[in-house]
Amino acid sequence: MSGRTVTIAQVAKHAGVAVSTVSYVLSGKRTISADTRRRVLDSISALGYHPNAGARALASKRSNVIALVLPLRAGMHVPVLMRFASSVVTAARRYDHDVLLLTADEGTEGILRVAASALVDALVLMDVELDDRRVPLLRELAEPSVLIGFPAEPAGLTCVDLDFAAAGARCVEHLAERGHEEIALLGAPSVVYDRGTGFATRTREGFVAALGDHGIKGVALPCEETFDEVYETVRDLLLDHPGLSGLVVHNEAAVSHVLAALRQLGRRVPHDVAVVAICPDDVAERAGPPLTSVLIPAEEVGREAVRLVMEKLEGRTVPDATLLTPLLAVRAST
Amino acid sequence: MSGRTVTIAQVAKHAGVAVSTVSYVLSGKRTISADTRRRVLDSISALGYHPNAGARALASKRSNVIALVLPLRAGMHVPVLMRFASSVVTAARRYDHDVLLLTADEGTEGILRVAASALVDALVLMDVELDDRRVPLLRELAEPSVLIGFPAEPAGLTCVDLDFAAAGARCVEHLAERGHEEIALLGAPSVVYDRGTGFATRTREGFVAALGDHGIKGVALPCEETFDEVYETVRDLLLDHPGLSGLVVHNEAAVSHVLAALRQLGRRVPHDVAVVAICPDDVAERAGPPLTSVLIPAEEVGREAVRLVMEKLEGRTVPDATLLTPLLAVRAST
DNA sequence: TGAGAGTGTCGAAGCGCTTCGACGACCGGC
DNA sequence: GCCGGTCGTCGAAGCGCTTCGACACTCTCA
Repeated sequence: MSGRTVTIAQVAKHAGVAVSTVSYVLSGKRTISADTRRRVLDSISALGYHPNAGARALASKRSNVIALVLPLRAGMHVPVLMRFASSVVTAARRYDHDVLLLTADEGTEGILRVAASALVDALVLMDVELDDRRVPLLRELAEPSVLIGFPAEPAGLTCVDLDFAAAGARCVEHLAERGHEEIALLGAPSVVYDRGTGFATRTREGFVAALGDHGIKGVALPCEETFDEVYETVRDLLLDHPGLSGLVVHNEAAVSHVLAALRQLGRRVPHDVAVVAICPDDVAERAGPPLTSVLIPAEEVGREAVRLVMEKLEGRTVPDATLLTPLLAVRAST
Repeated sequence: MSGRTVTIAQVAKHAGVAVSTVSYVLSGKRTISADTRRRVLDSISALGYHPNAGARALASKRSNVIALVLPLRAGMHVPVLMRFASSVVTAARRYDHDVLLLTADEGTEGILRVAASALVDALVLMDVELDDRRVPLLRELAEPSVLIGFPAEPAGLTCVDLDFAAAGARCVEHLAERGHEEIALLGAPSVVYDRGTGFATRTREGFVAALGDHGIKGVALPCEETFDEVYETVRDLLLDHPGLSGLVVHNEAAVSHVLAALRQLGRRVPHDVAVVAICPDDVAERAGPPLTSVLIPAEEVGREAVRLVMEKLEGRTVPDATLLTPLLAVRAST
């Protein structure tokens, strides 16, 4: 609408007020009479005014942009990431912020760049590793940040995540209640464990600990993502553990391969083998048969991360660690 | 590094030159002696200077940020999107630009906002529909834009995409060469066709046209994404077409279900039914058996979109349409 | 009724950068 | 030895916004 860029000065002239008055109408930082406010707002929409982001950032020292740092590496669950990303964008908009996307291949450099240049006010980082190179940098930074996931040494940081240990335990509990006495966990590809990614490790720990609590037997194995490898893993697992009747799968890409392998090996789900997955709801629902699953609450995690980082921007203190309770949805596979 | 924000004035003082000289060293818009340049660069790294993005944007009328508008709707191939996004970020960085992430649920509003506020210099839009509400807006906008995908009326726009018609045809050609005489296309869920999404429709058209060219029989069907629905579709298909010996699958989420369904129906791949997929390479490789596929060159499309939008930013004219040639990789499934 | 306490608005001073015009220094050509 | 042309550098004028202090009013209460 309208010709070229409209400035606040033009709005002020059109409304017959001072530039600062327009600014205060927009920010609400000083009281303005209802009458003046109306006139200003009318002029704004008449002229199609949009405040210049650069000028605003320069004068106010706030860009109203937050950085979202994504990984994009081998072994990541890409669709889950996407949901995080999308929920972060949606949540940020509710605080009148936009989201700048950074990929980790730019590494530490990129984070420093956008923070030091005041391109962003704050950062949200995803896929944090136990020993993450970015963590020391974050501690130095003036800009507030929130991590999705936990590094090995989270002191002085703000972290949010699903409680994966509880998720692993919850799966064991569910299978134990159903009377299974020997179960297995098929986890992430071994490269993910080697990298020390927290969520994979913590799920396994929760799983193992819960075995003892319920007095049942179980093993935890990494799980690659090609059909042939999954098939072999499942076949060997069933061979080595004839009494095994329950399976926990924490690997989104492998879920459908596991089910196909079981079918091919003549095991019916849930009759011969019960299966619980830890994955997004839609993957679980789409599987054949639909899987009992602990859902990964991507939307909630993203929203919470944004909420926390906004609180920090306002100068408020927030809890260091936020763990979201896993929810188990029972479907046809157990 | 260093205490608080370092400004160009401090760098200038430290190096013993004028502020404008520092600016010209950074931008290269005027010749600077080698000696002075060295001194300035030394000061910059000694002080840890990073130009303030807001000030730069205000003075130069360039934010060095481009918007990436993603869809995130039902029926989308999420992992493919992610690769586009990641390649766009990487490519943009090579032009010294960052990427602002917008989701389509903000709709036309968001595009107008970031463009009018000069938050971004240019836009890249993904998942364009045949009749896209955003298209008219783009035509009005002063900021250059590039679409990934084609709307029904692409005049006056710049569009990039894989040549899906050629991809569909290429699959037919491959199966015809292998001697198959009756084949089928399993496409996107019907909701995607109903929405008028270009790539699904164009693949089908290319497929159908190529059938005639090679004188073979074939049908094209939509394909839902739950295992049970896929199973039924495949079963009915084989029932209705006893002579059918080749399958083209253009639906990433359904690929593994199709293979599982065939196994369950006692059809061996490729012995009884040959399968070609149109999907990202890693999905094809990970399947059992690894699939002959037309790969979706996400990286290339993203890179090309960024290149085009940068050309437009420089004021150069670019071709309206860029279609990338599909490449078929032969694997174990045909 | 006049001091004090709000209200509502204005003007001006920056925020940190880019860019334009100006200007000295130095060059070669005649 | 003087003139025009480069080359390298400087100073200053903005870019469009926020924010601070000031100021004119209007209330309120002693």
